[in-house]
Amino acid sequence: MDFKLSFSVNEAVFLRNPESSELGKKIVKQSIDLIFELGFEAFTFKKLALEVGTTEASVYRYFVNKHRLLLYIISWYWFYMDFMIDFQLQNLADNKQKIKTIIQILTHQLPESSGSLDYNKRFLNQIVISESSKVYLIKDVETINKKEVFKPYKDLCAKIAAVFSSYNKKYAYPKSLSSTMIEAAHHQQYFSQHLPRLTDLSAKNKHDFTSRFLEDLVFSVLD
Amino acid sequence: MDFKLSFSVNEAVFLRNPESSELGKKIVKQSIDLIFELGFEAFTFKKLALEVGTTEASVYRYFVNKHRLLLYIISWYWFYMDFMIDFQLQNLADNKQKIKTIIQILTHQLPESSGSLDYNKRFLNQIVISESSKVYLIKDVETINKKEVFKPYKDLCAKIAAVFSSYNKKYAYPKSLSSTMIEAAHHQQYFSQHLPRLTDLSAKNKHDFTSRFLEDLVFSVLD
DNA sequence: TTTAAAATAATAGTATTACTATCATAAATA
DNA sequence: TATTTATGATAGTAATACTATTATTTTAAA
Repeated sequence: MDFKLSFSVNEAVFLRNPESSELGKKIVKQSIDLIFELGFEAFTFKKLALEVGTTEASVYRYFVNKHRLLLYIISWYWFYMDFMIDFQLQNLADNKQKIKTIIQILTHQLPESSGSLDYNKRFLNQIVISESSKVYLIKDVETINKKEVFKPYKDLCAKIAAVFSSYNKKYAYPKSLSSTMIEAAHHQQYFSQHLPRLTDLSAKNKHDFTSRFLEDLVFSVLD
Repeated sequence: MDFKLSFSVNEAVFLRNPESSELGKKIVKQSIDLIFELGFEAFTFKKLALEVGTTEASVYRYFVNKHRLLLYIISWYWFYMDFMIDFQLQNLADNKQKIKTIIQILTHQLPESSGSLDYNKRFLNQIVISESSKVYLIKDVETINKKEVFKPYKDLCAKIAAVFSSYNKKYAYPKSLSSTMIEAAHHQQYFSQHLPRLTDLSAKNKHDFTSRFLEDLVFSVLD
C-alpha cells in the first residue's frame, strides 16, 4: 500500500507550510525524532535547529512555538487515523467488524512507509501516546479552538461515533464513547508500558492488551 | 462533616514537608490559586513567591521544581478521593450503590471546607481536570515511579477495581476499567467545558453529564 | 537572462525561566 | 543562653523562548 496523503492543516497551526519546502519537511521529521528522544518538555527549537542543521530563527518561520509544532504533528496523526479508517472500512459491511477494525487501527502501530512521508512511525506512535493530550490541555484552549485547529480530532471522533450509532441506534453517548475510547487507547498503552499496576496487562504486548480491553468495553456498552 | 485528613505523601515529592510550616501551607494554597489562574505552563516559582510574599529560594526549599509541587497537589487529590470513597461507602452494602457513589465522588466538585485544609476546592477540581495527566506524562516516569510517588493513584485505582470485582467476579479488566473511568471523568468534564463536540453534552452541567455517561458505561461493561 | 522577490543563514540581543549559592537575620529548640 | 533551623535578601548563571537585522542564496516573474 503506497499512496499520497494530502494533508491539509489549518493555517493557524503553522506560519509557513512545512510541506512546501525541503527545510520544512526536515523540521517536522526531525522534530518527531527529537520529541521522542527528549520528551516534549525538554525539546527546544534550538536543539531542533542544531539537529536539522539550520538556525533557530529559521524554525520560527515555520511555527510560532513548539506547541504549534506538536499540534501539527498530532493533527497529522488525526488526519491519518481518519484516512486509515475510511480506507480499511471501505469493503466492510458489518458494523461489528467495522468497530473491531477501528480499534485495531487505534491501538496498533502505524504501518511503516505509508502516507508517503518518511516519518518514523514508531516514534510518532509513542509521541501520540505520551504527548497528544498536551495539545489541548492548555490555558488558551478556547482561543485556539476558535481557529478550528481541533477540527481533525472532532472529525475523527464524529466518524467513529457514527459507526457506533449505526451499530446501535439507541445508544445515547456515541461521541463521548468515541473520545473516551481514543483517549483510553493511548492511556492504556502508556500505563501498561510505564505504570502497569493501573492496568490488567497480562502477558504479550500492550497493543494486543489494549485492543482486547477496548473491544470488550465498547461492545459491552453498545450491546 | 469536618475532620482532620492526615496526608502522608512520599518524601520524594517534597524537600521539606509543606504541612510542617505556615510558609509551606501558604505555598501550597497559593500555588493552587496561581496554577488555576495561569495554567501550569505559565506558572513559575518566581510568580508564586511574589504571591506568597516570600522569595524564590524559599519555595525551592520545599519543592525541587514546579512539577513536584503539582505532583504534591495531585497526590493530595488522590488521597482525598481514596479517603472519601472509604468514608462514603462505609454504610453501603449494595455494590451497585457503591459504584454509583464512587462515580458521584469522581465527577462532582470536592465539598468546600472539608479535610480541614482551606484549599480552594473549585480551583483544585479544575487543576485536577486540566493538569493531572501532566504529572505522569513525562520523560522520566520510570525513574520517578521507582520512588513510589504514584502509589496514591495506584491505591485509588485498586480500591475502585476491587469494588468492580465484587460486583462482577468474572470481569477481566477491573483495573483498566478503573483507570479508564478516572481518566474519562476528567476528560469528559474538560471536553464538555472546552471542546463540547467531543462529547454528547446535552443540557445541564458537565458534572451530571459525565456521571450519567460513566454510570451507563461502567454498568454496561460489568453487567 | 536579468531582475525582483522570497527564503535562508549568520549573528546578535532581550526578557524570562529555572535554577544554585551565599550570607545575614529571625525564630524555634535544647 | 547557645545553637540549630528556617527564612529573607541578594546575586549570579545557563538555558529558554523568543525578536530583530543584515547578508547571502535560491526561486520565480518579467
